[in-house]
Amino acid sequence: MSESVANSIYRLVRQVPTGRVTTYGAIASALKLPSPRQVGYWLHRNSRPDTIACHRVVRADGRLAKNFAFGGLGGQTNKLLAEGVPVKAGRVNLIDYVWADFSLDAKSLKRDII
DNA sequence: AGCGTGACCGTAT
DNA sequence: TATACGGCCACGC
Repeated sequence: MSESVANSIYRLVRQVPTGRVTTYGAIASALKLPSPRQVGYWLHRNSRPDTIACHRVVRADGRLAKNFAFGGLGGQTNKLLAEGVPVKAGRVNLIDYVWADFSLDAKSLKRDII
């Protein structure tokens, strides 16, 4: 089912280090998904924001999710600020804070399995 | 099967 | 920097 797609997405999101962010597009391309929209869809339906740091995923230009499902735009902003990621005018500086060094090998898959 | 919707993206103005 | 527009594709109705 497409649940496996969701788990793949969550697995990658859990690799993003504290204090860094990644983008919907980076996740989509890492998983070879046809469209980044799918990433947003599954993060929105994520029922475990406590174990999956979905707030570390931002748009390609650094802007945050307009309709962040857990506390709205402000909720995502606060979570990032708490981790030391500056947020100005609803966006982060990708040049300094983006991270996309995902590992897809079997070893990390086993470690990060949900 | 068609259609509207969306935690998107790139380009143009 | 900010809208606008078109393309994108999975989902739900």
